[in-house]
Amino acid sequence: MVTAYDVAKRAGVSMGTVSRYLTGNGYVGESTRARIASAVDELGYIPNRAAASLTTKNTGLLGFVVSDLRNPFTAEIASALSRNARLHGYGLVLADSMNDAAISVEAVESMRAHGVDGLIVTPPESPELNEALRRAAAVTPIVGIGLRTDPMVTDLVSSDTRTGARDAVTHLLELGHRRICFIGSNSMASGRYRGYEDALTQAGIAVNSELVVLGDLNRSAGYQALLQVMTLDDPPTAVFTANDAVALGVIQAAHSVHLDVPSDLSVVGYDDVDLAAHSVPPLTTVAQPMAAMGQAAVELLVKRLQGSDRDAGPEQIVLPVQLIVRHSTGPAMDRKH
Amino acid sequence: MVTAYDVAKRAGVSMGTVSRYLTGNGYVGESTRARIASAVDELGYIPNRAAASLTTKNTGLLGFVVSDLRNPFTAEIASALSRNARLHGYGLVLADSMNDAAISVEAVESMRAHGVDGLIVTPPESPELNEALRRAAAVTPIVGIGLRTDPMVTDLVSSDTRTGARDAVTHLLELGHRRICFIGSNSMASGRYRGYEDALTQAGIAVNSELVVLGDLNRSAGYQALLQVMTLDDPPTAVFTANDAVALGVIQAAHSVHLDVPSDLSVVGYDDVDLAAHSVPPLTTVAQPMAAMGQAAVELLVKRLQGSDRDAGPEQIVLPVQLIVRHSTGPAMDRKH
DNA sequence: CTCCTATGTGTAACCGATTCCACATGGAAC
DNA sequence: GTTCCATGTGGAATCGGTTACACATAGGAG
Repeated sequence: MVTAYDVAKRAGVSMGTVSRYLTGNGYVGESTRARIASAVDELGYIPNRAAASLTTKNTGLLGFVVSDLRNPFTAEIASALSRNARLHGYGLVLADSMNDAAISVEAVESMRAHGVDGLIVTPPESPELNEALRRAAAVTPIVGIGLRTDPMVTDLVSSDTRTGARDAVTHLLELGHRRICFIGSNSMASGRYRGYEDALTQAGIAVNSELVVLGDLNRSAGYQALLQVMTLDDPPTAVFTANDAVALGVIQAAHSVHLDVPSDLSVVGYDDVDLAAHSVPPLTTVAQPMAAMGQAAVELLVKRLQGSDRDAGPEQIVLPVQLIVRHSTGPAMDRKH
Repeated sequence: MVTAYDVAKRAGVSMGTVSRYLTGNGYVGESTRARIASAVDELGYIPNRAAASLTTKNTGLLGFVVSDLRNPFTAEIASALSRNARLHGYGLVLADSMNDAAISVEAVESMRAHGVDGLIVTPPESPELNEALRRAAAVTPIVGIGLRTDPMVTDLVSSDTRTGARDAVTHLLELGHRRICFIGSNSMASGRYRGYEDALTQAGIAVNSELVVLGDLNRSAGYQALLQVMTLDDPPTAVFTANDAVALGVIQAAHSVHLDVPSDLSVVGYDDVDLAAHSVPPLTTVAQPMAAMGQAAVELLVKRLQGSDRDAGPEQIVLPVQLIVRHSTGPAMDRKH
């Protein structure tokens, strides 16, 4: 293992000088600089950041606790984080919590032990995790991505879900749909539900609770939900779902009862997962700016770490989403015949 | 920042004792142990691993340089790595090279600086990267996943591609297909091509070079390739592709010329990406054991780090793959009418 | 009743860097 | 010709742990 001492000896200078050369703090003469430089690459010296962190108090690592890496959505964010961390000279420590609160807590603690300079989190919210984050926040800035974190820890990056949902439903309204079903998660407080409400209200349509189905957000939940609403006397002509998995389940269910999408039923998803573009028919959905979110998270963190505003108040960045119209939506058909 | 010294003071013992308590090396009396334990959690003490690494020479971090995290295949491996690293008490440092050799090299160097105890890599092979890995290998064990690395650095985890390909083609043969097309990457040395060859040879069929199309491995390449082979006098009745993207392109092309899959043409992919299960028709494909590969990689690394066989020769683990029969394959039709 | 070993604890050196302080030099300012 | 400041360098303390070593104490073997 080559150390700064070896470099110093070879260059015929003191360790102090080598360190000044490496960090760029303090003066180093021209010729000395050259001698150190050649010593460094003759020896293949790589500075030990752990040792450096002892005095500088920063490791050059950012931590990322992610809810589920197998979700393409989070994988894309992770990719963007890795890229942007690198661009700012940071490494990325990653932990996949697999939607388990206990693992998230363990991960946050582990990252603290490793001395990450900042933390980025997207995991499921839970009291224990919030507690762990609060403790961590005392020593390190934390950026949440897409969390609704009530006791907001530090900064927050999210996308404008509510507007995205509103746009999606407005798109359906513009196609002439009036009976529009919402299939979503349990929280009526979610941006997706609120956007649905907004659009209907704006169009002067009252929310019909028969057409709102809340539950899990997966394929089979979507499948079940659609079959259920189709038994109504006056079934919906369009469905807006809280995510693409649900939407795909809806389409599958529609086919199973011989409804054509989009001529009999229009469907809009949310997230624009990879699958969405390749489903049959290709899914109209709302895309979140994942790369931009990853970038914003890193930049927020770096600003706190290097900028003067270490103690500025919590910041929230809300990025715009984009409605992507494919072929799962079409004009409302007239059912009155 | 709470240090071991604070804990020692509070528990009324020396730092040496605290350290022995934390590491479990050496004797600590029963009552002392208890006093330290309560001091630790009253103060919320978290040991600084960077400091510890200075003397112990290990950081408890594993590095993972990945070719492209947005690829579900690698995301799944990353997830498995994170999980298994955690189970063994390690953290995971991740870098997405985005298939860029220069970034890979930078990542390897960065990880060395951060003192990772072991390295796992899946990135594109390149001379510069191999050189960087060789340098890193001097201080840290390296496990490659799915690489064909000629100058093999340390250990290797891969899946039995050749057998998987053979099984896939054998499946087609058993359905009665005789003219089977292979669409793959440029390397005829690839396991996928060799497995194709194996199966045909075993069935006593000579490889027909007209039916072998080499090129890029993406959707549009598959699309083009199929249109090309269908212009032959005696076109194939089945296609085996080197990955699912190509297979989906093939199916799309088949539809575009009004061929039904599987009744007119059988198609087998490779990788079992998420999309494969949901294409129309659902794709018969070969699944790699990604979670198992991640697990094997970590275990290989941990064995070298903690086991006695630090300097054992390079090890190769080849995991079995699985043919997943869905609905894109069916009996060969008789074209002789 | 010694002697030895197992158990338990404190002291201090050390890991690999950073940084403060002291000390040198040289030219510019007066 | 001093004084001063900018430039350049070495030495030593320091960060937060780990561990080798020295030193106790106690119980069991002889």
